[in-house]
Amino acid sequence: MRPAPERRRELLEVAAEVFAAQGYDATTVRRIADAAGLLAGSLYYHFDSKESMLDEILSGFLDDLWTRYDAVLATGLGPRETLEALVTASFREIDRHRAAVAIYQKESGQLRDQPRFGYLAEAQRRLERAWLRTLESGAASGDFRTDLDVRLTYRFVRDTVWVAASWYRPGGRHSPEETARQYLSMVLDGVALRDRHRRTNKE
Amino acid sequence: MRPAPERRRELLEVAAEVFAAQGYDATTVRRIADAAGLLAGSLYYHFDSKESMLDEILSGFLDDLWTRYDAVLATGLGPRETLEALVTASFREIDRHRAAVAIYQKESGQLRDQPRFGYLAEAQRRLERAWLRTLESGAASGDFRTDLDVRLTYRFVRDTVWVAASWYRPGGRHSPEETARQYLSMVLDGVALRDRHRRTNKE
Amino acid sequence: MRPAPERRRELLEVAAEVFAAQGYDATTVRRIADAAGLLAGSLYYHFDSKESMLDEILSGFLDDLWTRYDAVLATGLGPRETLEALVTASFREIDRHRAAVAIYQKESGQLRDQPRFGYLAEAQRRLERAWLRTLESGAASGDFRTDLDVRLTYRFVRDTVWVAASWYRPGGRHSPEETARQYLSMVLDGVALRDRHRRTNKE
Amino acid sequence: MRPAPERRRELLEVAAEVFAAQGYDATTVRRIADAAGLLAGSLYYHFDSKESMLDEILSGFLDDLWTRYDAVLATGLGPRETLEALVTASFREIDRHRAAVAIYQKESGQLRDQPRFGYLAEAQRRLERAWLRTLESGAASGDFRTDLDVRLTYRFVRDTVWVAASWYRPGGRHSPEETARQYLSMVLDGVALRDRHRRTNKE
DNA sequence: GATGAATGAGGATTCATTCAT
DNA sequence: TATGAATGAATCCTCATTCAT
Repeated sequence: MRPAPERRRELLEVAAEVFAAQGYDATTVRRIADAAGLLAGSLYYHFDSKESMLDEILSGFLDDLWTRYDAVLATGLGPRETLEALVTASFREIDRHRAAVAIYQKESGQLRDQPRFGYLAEAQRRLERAWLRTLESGAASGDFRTDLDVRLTYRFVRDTVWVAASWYRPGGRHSPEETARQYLSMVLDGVALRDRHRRTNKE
Repeated sequence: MRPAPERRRELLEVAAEVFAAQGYDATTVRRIADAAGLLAGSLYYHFDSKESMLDEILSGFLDDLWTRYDAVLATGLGPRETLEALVTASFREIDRHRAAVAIYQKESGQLRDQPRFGYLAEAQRRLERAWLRTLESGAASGDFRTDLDVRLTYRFVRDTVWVAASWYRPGGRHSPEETARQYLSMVLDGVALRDRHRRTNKE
Repeated sequence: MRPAPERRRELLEVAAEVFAAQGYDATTVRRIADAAGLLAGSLYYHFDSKESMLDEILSGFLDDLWTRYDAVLATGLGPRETLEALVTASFREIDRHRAAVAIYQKESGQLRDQPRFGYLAEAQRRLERAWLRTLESGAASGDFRTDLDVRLTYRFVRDTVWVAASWYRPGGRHSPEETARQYLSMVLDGVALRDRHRRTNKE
Repeated sequence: MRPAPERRRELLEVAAEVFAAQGYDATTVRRIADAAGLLAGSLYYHFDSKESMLDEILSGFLDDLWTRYDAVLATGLGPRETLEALVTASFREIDRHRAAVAIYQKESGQLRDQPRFGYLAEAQRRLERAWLRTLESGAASGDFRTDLDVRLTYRFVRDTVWVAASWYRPGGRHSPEETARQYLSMVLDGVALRDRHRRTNKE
């Protein structure tokens, strides 16, 4: 009794958009149904519950994300290149799954504790491990500064990237790659102009 | 209601903590009351509504924030020093009003549109103006890089700072000033180590 | 513990006014307290409950009314004079207890069934008996028409009088006696102009 | 909500009955639901709120009333015939909408001031205008007495008619037309018997 | 696949009332 | 006498969910 997976995908897209805009709790099933052009009760032909829609949206996003991240991490790039590749992958993900990312950002804190969403905590731990490893090996290799608290740096990079989902608009002025490039430039080199030397190089 | 604004403050602090932890919508009035040690109905002796508690929490935080920001902006510091002072002020604010800041971050997007919370949109505009001016004059003065989209830089700095409220713990390892210092170091100089070697690779 | 009966009377007057204006159910104890210039809880020093205020207002009015009615009925007037005297007494009562009368009109229907307000049903029965007796003996004596359903006539006269409480303003253009005179004139002689003969008599 | 306005009508009828019996404020939504045989929450599938049920009941009644009144007023009858027709129409309306009329009588005073029920005040003004015009032209034409305050007469007739809703029982001893006839007889000619004897006494 | 109608478990809010001070 | 703070029951309303058609 799960035919027409395209319909499900359509509906999930609508739901994700509404969840992202209004917040999960503040979103009523009826609003989703309105936006999708059917009645609230009819959604239950496609989904078990409001929660299962959320579940599907979030796990779909995380599956995609891990596919990309794992690909990057499997390549065996150096720390700096890894960081650049991960950030770029993240912005591509934001471009594809903007709504899901926004939901993840806003809700995962409260969701994490529910058994059903335990995979969110799990994902967070894996993400942290991957990033920390990258940053630490970068510090060891001389790619990254060593005078910074690695955990703080991790949070800095992480937040910097994901918060973008709250304002990024797919199809806007900058492509995900271009946005990634600018972000990386800030994260890696800072916003301050350092010295004549650097200026000269740039020009 | 003259002689006991302390009670209100106590209750608001409890409410802010719960709102921050569970999200405004997911928080029931009963949970706040439980946490404060009275019955749900009794809260209405002190406050008009759940919404008015939220209102008071947010506007109290913003008032405080503007007091600090205005003090900084009135000093007439140079762009870089202004940026440093604003960031430090922000972390101090996070230290004092952690819960309020977390709520602001999570909810202001949806709240902005309600007439009652119009001041949130207003505050955001004022903040953006203040930051943009600082960044632009820093670019003109040679303090900051000129090859970055100022708007992007603004968001980068803004998000970077405020998101900290979601993990910052007052009384933790780092004081707000110390946290600010590290953050500024990252924002201004980047996380990459600058040596001849890396530069060469880039070119 | 029932000192200062003047204070009670003051408060009851305020309460009656508010009950009459807003309806008993829609009136909150707090509104009465506001109007009287004290706090809601303080009313409970003077009265047992909101209901007991209502009780006191209504029974006070009915006691007064019966005093007047009994005086009229004891005089042994003829039916027409009795009717005139009762109507006049009623308008005097409206003049004195406007609020109480309005409350009585609006609420007694629902109150009647509660044991505490059983005296309202009782009073209604006594009133009906007194009026019916008067109307019937008037019909027998040739004072009143005999082609009308007495019960209908009773309701007609009764409603005609008491409904006035909803718009009558003490101290207005007409004195209670003047108002009574006009009402009586309508009730007894009708609003239609009958014939030349009558016209002549009047002039 | 297209295919089942009958359900709405059923429910409104039940609600009107309960409102009339208990008073609007004293009526709980649960009581209406009980009387209608469903759960309280289910009423909200059909109506926005308790208030909107009241609204629909009252405006439905007034629409009907104006249809009848306008038909009468458009006919161009003489003042006395107009008055008779209006009164008869009113009793027919009471027969059809007894509950609504009772509610209107009891609650419109407090409702009038709320913006949502502004049409009640409006209706009252229109009613007053229609009646006053009729009474005045009747006084001018010699149909009605000229020694009475027209406003008082208006109130007399109005109250006399509408208060009947509080005791009238559809399907009772008298048809609406019969009740109207008797009422008109009293209003127009009075309850006193006019003979030489009484007249002499008076003079 | 979808509708229309209902369920039932809350949730915010109101309010009469109490009571220590 | 009055206040300030609280209680607790009741009320209106919302909303995810169900199910016969």
